[in-house]
Amino acid sequence: MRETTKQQLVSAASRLLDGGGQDAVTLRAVAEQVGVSHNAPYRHFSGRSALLAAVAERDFTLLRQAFEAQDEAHHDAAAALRGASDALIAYALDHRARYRLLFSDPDLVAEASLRQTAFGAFTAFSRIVARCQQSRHLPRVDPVELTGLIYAALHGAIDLHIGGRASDTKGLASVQATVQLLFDLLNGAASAASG
Amino acid sequence: MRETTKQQLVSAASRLLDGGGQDAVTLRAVAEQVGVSHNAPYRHFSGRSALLAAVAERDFTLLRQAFEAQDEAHHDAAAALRGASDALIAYALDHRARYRLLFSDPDLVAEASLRQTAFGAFTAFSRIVARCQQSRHLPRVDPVELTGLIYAALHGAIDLHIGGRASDTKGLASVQATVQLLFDLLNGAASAASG
DNA sequence: ACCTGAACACCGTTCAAGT
DNA sequence: ACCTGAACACCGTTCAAGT
Repeated sequence: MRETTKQQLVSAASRLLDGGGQDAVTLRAVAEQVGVSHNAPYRHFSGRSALLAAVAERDFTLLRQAFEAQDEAHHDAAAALRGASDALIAYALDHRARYRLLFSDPDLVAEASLRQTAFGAFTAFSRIVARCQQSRHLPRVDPVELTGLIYAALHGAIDLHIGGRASDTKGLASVQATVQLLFDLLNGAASAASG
Repeated sequence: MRETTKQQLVSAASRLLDGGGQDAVTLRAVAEQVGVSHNAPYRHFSGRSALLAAVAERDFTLLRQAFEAQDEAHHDAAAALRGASDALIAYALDHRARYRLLFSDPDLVAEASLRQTAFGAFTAFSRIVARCQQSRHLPRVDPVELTGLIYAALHGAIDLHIGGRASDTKGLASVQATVQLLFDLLNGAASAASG
């Protein structure tokens, strides 16, 4: 089973993102990698941004699957939360430009379909957070708002690292350490409320 | 007192960032706004990225001053923390492309001088966090790490909003609400530890 | 249905030259 | 010291045309 030209274009764009960041993803370079003329991509995508949106949609699906796998793999809710966080962090650090495209790029055109796929990943993550609330590892505030807060903190720590703005001197030695501190403190808040 | 050509270039770049985002900041447009030829900027900056770095450095200084002003204005440490957070949020939402340039753009070339100016803003913020720990509004963990966590969470919430990735359905109705939830929960953790 | 080649308007950057 | 005009290599996108 071969990839269609369209799939090859998405794969080539992902590869170029990993290799040289956003600037390396020119339609000309993508086309060359696939072995078609520099404007053949227009037969499959309305333009550069639509191609990047396809990259994002594929990766959001992979992330949702990774979150669901962690949810199912761990009987302990706190372990599932750590696993899902670590999966996101690993994806981000291994594919910085792609992470940025999914979670930060303001020029990403978010059609309804892409938005829904992104929301699917969020929802998978939120199920794990809800489990942690039930097992009293996390405080019992509004579960969606709590997931939003954790998602935002995770994203912030990751984005500062990717952008080269994290350092020991800012108390941001590693994404894991920052996230662990958050979980510990939230755990403390949960104990306070229930104790 | 007139602005020098160099200052005018920085101001024009800031204006263009506010008006049309990163893509609108072409050296040609900047030069046109100042009324010089399209390559006159090279007499003042080594290139486009150096001009953007100058924009960032100016704004980091403004942010540091805003944080210091909040620190001095409030006798109540918690109020100072809210004030500093609100100042950062207001700056971000009013100048989205500029906020992104300072806190997220991976292509920003961070010379030692810019890095130090950015660190100055962080330090001003950290003093307020430390005051909150002394008044037991925040838990007494490592103060730099706690500032890093709050900084990261603030950045994450802001960046998701600017990038159009925040919504009610993700528990991210407003940056303020997310940050307030974080402060409330941290406050709960502080009470738990001291009570 | 899918692809190609030429062309257009734009960009950052460089260079030789002017005052 | 500061600025200009021409030029270069690149880009996204469009269009007429081919199979």
